[in-house]
Amino acid sequence: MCGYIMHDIIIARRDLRRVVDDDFEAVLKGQRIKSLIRRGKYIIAICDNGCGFVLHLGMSGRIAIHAPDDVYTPVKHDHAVFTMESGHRIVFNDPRRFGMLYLISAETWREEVPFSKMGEEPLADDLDVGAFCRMLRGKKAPIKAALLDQRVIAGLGNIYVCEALYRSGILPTRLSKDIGVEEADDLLGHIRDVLREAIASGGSSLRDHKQTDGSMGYFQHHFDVYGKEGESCGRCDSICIKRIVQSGRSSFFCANTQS
DNA sequence: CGATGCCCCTGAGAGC
DNA sequence: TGCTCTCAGGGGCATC
Repeated sequence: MCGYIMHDIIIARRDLRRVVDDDFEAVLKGQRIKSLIRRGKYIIAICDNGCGFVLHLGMSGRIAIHAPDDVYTPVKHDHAVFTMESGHRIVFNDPRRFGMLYLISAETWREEVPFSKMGEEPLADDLDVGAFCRMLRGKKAPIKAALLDQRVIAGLGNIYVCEALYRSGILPTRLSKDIGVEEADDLLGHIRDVLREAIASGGSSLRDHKQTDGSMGYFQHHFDVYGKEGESCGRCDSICIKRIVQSGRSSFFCANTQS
């Protein structure tokens, strides 16, 4: 929605993961969105006058874009509605309210957490493999936890970490610091592949995720291990996929091909 | 400072 | 049908 002017903003619920600023609507109303930036799992909107806001979808959030001639009827958990001067409506819906919406300054947002500490973008053209290796070497946590840590590398979630580790043949329990340079290089390649494929498929619609036009993503049909406990992966004839819990989250892996 | 556990919240699905 | 239990794409905060 770059170039569009925010004509009206309605915040139906302010008690998201972080409380929506009291002056959120007042600051942004009438402003034109100059640029949209994605950094890790965050979307940053920057306005002409130097104000801006951050949006994070949490676990269950989604953004819907309605055409000007669409009849919009609010549904449960529609927490924020931006009506643009063009008549387009941008609706943020988030049942679990783990999402975030808050004001930032175009000048300083990069210097503030979480952005100041965030790792590199895995899909960046100038990605520094050496920096990734050093981050891994400096972590004594399991590789699974390291990859979920947004300070190590940006934007990976539970699904894509499981899938990338499977493709790399690395057990999620292996210690981050024990991952060799060659393995790290290979892992990074698989991380990039998984992300590119998932994006091309419109993401993974397990329950809440939908694209901005309301359509589903279909990368969930291409999972090798995620959510497949007790099944066999594409490389094994026998049942090989196990589930364990690491730092409170499920890890799925192939017991035969990952070590 | 780094690692870990817990918690925030709603809804879907399984099992009884 | 309805209750209870478990689990879910994330991240921040307290605690050690």
